[in-house]
Amino acid sequence: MADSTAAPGEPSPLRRQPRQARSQERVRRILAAAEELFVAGGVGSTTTNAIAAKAGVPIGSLYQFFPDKGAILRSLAQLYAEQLHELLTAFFDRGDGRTLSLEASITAAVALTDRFFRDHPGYPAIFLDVQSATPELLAIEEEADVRLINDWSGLIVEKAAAEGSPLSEEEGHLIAYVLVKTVGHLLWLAATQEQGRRELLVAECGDLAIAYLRRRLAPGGSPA
Amino acid sequence: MADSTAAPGEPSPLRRQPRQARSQERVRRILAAAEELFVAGGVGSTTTNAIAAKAGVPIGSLYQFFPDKGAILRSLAQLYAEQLHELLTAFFDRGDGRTLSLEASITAAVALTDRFFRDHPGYPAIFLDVQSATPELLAIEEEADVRLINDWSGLIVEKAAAEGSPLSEEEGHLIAYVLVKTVGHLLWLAATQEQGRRELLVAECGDLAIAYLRRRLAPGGSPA
Amino acid sequence: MADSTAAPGEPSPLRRQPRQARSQERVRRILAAAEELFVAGGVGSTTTNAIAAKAGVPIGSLYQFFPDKGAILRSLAQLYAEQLHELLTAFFDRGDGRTLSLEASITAAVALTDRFFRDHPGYPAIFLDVQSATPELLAIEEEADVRLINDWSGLIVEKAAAEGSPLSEEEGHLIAYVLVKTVGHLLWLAATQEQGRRELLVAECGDLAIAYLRRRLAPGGSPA
Amino acid sequence: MADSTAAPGEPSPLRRQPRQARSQERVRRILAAAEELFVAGGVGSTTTNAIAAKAGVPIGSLYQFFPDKGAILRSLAQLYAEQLHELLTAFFDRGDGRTLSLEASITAAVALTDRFFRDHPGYPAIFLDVQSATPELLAIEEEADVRLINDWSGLIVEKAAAEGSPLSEEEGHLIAYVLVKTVGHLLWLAATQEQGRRELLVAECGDLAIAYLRRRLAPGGSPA
DNA sequence: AATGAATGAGCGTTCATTCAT
DNA sequence: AATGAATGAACGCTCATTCAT
Repeated sequence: MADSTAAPGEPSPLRRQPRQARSQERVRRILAAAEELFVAGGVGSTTTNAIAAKAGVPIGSLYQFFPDKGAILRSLAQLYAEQLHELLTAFFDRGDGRTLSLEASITAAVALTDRFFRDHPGYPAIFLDVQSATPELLAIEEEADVRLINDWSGLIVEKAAAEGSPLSEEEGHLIAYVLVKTVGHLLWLAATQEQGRRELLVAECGDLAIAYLRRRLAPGGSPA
Repeated sequence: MADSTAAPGEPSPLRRQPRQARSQERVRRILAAAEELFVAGGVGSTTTNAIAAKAGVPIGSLYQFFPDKGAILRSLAQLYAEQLHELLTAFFDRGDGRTLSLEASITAAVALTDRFFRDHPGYPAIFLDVQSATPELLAIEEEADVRLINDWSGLIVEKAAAEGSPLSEEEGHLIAYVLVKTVGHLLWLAATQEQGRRELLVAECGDLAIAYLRRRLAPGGSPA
Repeated sequence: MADSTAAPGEPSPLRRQPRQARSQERVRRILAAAEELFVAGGVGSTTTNAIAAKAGVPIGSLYQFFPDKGAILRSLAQLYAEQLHELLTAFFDRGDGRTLSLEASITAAVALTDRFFRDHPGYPAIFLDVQSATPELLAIEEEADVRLINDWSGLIVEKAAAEGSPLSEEEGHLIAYVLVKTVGHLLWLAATQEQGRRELLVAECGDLAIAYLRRRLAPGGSPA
Repeated sequence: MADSTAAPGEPSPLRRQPRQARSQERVRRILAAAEELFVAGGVGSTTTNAIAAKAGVPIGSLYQFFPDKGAILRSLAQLYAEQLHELLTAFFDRGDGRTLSLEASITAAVALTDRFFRDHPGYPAIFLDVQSATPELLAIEEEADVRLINDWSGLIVEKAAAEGSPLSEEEGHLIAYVLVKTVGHLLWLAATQEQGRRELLVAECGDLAIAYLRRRLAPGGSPA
């Protein structure tokens, strides 16, 4: 549904849309190199020359695709956001996803996100980094969150309705916001811990999400 | 109990203990300036000269108190950790704190933390920053967390026992870990939003914590 | 035999071998500027920015060739050492050099060294400088001395044998050590004086060397 | 004959003549500390604060005696020059010194100088340091040398006359210049080597001086 | 279009020297 | 006179970005 770098119509941080196969391959390699270096040493201490060198791409060429260092960050951010959105959408919209109980849905979504963090360690390295939080990056993060929250919100409202405890869209959004942020943070923390501890935290994370949701769906659970 | 820069006996990151009033004032101003700049632009892009300039202190004087840039960060970190710990300890140990219900206690602790974040926006800017995570800073963060988790853990275990649903110390710690991290992150997010939204999120945060705790205290709530 | 910057196979202190004509020219200019400033103001008080400015090269370019300030010093040192060695070797090994008397050989070697010092005032400024004696520079100096001493030692032992007063290799080395150091120092001093005085000192230097050698070659001249 | 810091009538680098016992003691300690640090780390990398700290004297007090860092160097230089001069004068003028043979005199003077270098490692560290060679220091060195050369020159001319090979004063000065510089440099080199090697070099140094002198005193030994 | 050598503003930090106390 | 905290110009060096080839 989305292309690999940005949704159509969105302003791309890329200077030039790589049309040729070699250029696309170069952009891919630059982003891969950047991710690795950002994760290893932080965004601040990763130099553009190091990224180019690791990608096997001349520094001059890097600047043909990316106007500045921040553009690489933003490109990665958009890519990640798109991918996680894809992953969750694919699950939520899948035929069997729709028939699962609320509990099972939440657990599955948590597991999916956990897996995504495992495969894309750059995601939290970028989004949870206060240092590199330029307004532009924050906008991308915001946008990514909006999509994620919409994904979760849709799921929640649907399940709630199915259970006879209908939620307003507003309430659904608030709850989804809290869950997306909470689950995201907890799973990121879990991702850096040893396997046993990690699994424990993933389970707790599911529990937390379910407990919160159940409380909010219960009669009189609304705070207002 | 703690003085304004470090608990007695702890290794201070300061080069020289400011004994005179003017020096103490300078250290305070340096830390305040650093906090502001760290919050505004991240740790990585804040220069020592900018900190000194904002503090109205010559750069040479800054280096009389702090051996290097990292020391300023570490000093802030220790200061914050100490203060939040103090705040919670004071509440948890207070006579009336012990008689509150679990729900009221959690709500109060959340409100206290929220207030702290409002007053000290540098706290999350430092502790939630992936970039500037030197081993030394991580150790301070770890230590701060341990204290915080102990604070919460003590509260939880006590309240659980009082309600006839005793928790093992291990379980108490795990729950406290999840709560400290979750509540911390959510309140930090809330802190940057407009007042109405913020209050909404603080309320949700309390709900989340209570729901999770209640679920874990319920018979059969243990995941093991 | 040696190229203008380093003998092949030796570890070069250069960061990047300048392959293009312009780059080689830049390195040359940097070294020339450094030599001039080292001679004028000492190594310690010569700044890298001053070297770059005098060489008409941006500071960044200087650091493309030399990893740090010391590398400039080491590069000069190796260059000088190589050049002086070449000069003496060329003389000692030349057909007519082998047929000269001991007196004539010494006189010629002294004259050669005197000329070298005139052309390269940086040589003594670097090698006779106690301050900038890093272990690495001392190693280069040591190596340069070893070559020089070998050069002289070979000459001395050969001439001594030809005259029927054979010297052990050990004795040859000791004598060469004394001569290399003495002649080097005296000629360096001479190099900074006015022409008439200078010629006087060069002559005395030859006398000194010859007198010492003759005494050591005489029967019963050995101190042991 | 000379006082401990400067000959009367000479401009002293000291800001204030220390009249009180405590002040004199302080100056002594500053110079001793400076010597130690200069020898250990070079003049350039020794800080005035370090000197004051090592001397146990407040930095402000140091600047009451010495107008700047160079003044400490100059003070040490004058002190050394004076002391070495004293040492040699005492020997040359002593009754028994006058009856020694030329060979024995030279050998004794070399031994005396060697001992002085051993006891005052700062002497060569300062005088043979190209780095710190300010015009002012060079003047002091020049002056010290003039005295030393006069000392040697007197000895040489006297012994030569006693042996029936009179030297002009000019010749005496030239020879003394060569000897002072040569012997000084060689003994300084010797001073940093292990004991056996050092004794060997001291002996060679004596040989060198005697050989040179004998050659110059021999009939037809004059280069003119 | 592609390259990578070239650029220089700006970084963290030092230390000779001063001057309020 | 004595002190040592205060000062800020200047250091060595980096790296995002450009532009001649």
